Amino acid sequence: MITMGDVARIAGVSASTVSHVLNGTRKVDTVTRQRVEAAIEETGYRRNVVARSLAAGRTHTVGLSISALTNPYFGSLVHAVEQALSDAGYVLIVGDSHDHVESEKRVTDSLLDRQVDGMIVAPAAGSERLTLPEITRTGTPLVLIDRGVDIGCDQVGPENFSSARALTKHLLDRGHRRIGVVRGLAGISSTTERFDGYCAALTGRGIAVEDTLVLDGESSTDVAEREVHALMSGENRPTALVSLNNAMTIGTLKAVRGLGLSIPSDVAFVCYDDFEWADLFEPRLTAAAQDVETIGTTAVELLLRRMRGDDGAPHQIRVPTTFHHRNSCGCT
Amino acid sequence: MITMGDVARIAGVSASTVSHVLNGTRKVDTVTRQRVEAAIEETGYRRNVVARSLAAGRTHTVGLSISALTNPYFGSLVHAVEQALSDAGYVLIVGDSHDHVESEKRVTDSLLDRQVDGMIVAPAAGSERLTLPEITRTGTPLVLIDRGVDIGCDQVGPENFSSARALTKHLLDRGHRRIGVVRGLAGISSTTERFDGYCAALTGRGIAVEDTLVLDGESSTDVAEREVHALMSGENRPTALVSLNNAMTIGTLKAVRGLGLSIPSDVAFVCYDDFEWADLFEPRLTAAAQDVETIGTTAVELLLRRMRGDDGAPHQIRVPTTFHHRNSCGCT
DNA sequence: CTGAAAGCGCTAACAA
DNA sequence: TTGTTAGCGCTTTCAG
Repeated sequence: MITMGDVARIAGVSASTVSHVLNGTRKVDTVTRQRVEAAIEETGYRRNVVARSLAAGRTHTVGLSISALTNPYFGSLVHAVEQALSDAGYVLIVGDSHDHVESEKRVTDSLLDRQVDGMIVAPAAGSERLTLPEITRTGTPLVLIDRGVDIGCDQVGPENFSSARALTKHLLDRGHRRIGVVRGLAGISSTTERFDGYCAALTGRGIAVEDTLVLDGESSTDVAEREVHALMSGENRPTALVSLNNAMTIGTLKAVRGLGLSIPSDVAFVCYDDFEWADLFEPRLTAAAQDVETIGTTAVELLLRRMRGDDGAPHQIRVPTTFHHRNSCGCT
Repeated sequence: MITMGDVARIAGVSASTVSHVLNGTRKVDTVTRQRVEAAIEETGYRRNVVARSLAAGRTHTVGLSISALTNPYFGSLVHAVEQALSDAGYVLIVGDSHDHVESEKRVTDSLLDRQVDGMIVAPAAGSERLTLPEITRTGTPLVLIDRGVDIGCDQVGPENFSSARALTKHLLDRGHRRIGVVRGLAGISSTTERFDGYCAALTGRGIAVEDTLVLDGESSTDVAEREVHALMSGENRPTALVSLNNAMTIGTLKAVRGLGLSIPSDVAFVCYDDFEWADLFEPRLTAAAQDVETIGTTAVELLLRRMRGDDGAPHQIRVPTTFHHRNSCGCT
């Protein structure tokens, strides 16, 4: 391996000068610089970022713990984050927590061990007692993404409550009174907030929330499919359904299709989360779409600010969703 | 920051002993070990992987350069790779090349600077003259993924030629003679091979490949949509279409829908690449599905082998696709 | 079974 | 404008 020392020797300067031309950290005479550059060119020297990180005390690296890389939603998130970071000269290390605290702990520990300069976490349920305290303890700048947690740190996520309420209201406006709901994974804020939005819409019209109409799809499309299947094949089924995240939507649609029911004539449907290819689904889904791009870039902005030393009060940012009015709700 | 020295002092041993209990690299008396473990516990010590990497000469890190993180196909690939690596004790650093060599060069340079122990690359067009040689020069183990390049190194990708041929044949078997094709990005092997498969099917039946029926969607669904729109709204349009990757499929379907045509009655359709939610599309697509999981894990296997020092002849692995016979082709 | 000591390749005072 | 030097925190011979 060619080191800075080699380059220095060939250029007839000190290692420190080579370092400075490489980093532009102090003025170097044009001639000397050219000699150094020539030597670099000649040897094909590459800086060793590991050594650099150790000496400088920062790695220019940011860790991201995400809960499900296979979910296209998170795919876009990773992309947005990666983009914003690389623009700022950082690289991204990703880990998948599979929405499981133990797994998340492994991921974040490994990230911490690698001396990441900052960390973005989409917390799993239970995160606040196992992994987040440890991150805070090390003093690593942290921003939470997607889901909130009751802890004093920067957070950015989608607007949940009023978006879910708006979806539900839309169904009410169309005359539906028995509206089923399919919730996502229990124990995370987005599930709770969206469900609260659903409840608020109902009670706002003087309709009680009926337990039998509340389904838990956990995080799995399969579970959602089973639950919806059961509900929709029973007596006295609802005339409309609202799904609270994209995985639940898939499960719901499969169940409905499996029963030979059609949307919206047999049952109206609206959902939280949009799909890139929503236009190709049949029926076209009325949905509240998250602005994943903005969520990702905002998270990075907040993080960079902290990494630069800002220690003001934590920000909690909610990115609004967009209502896509298509026809699964029964409107034409 | 608490260092190994601190732990050593508290435990009343040398740093070297602490290192050995941490890594299990030599026998340590039970009592001493316990003292060390107590000190670690007490101080909340975390190993510094950066220092460790510098001293040991390896980072336990693998780089992945991917062409489009937003494409769900690559999302699953990243997931499979991350999983396999983390099982083997490595962490993944991802970079997005946006299917552009210059961008790819930046990504891989940064990965190389960070001393990754190995690298997985989904090469962009032009990779073989700009970025791959540099990787090879540094001696970093490399495996190519998704697309092949004419260079002597490990590669793993989907089967392209005969899968595309089979799709096209299926259309021919149903009596179609004028079959349009929508190609992906020019200059990458998967595009070429799949197109060759299409041609082989036609010429195998004595049908000439007609230029006007060959569309280039580049990498963009928008371009694909425009091209298909033009073709299908012209005179003498084909009776069937084959799309050669998922982005092209989206574009094609949008164009067809936009024209008010229906599949398969107005035009039959088959595609390379499946969608996770293919069942919810209307019509349900007849497709050749890649086994992304296997591609990812195989790539990691090959890489780990190289990283362990194997320097046998390069492997070129083709993972077969699965033919999903649904009804966009016109079969019931 | 354990410790001392020499680096890994680089950065950043401090001097000159 | 440049060089010298002392680390960064760890691994790993080599002795004991």
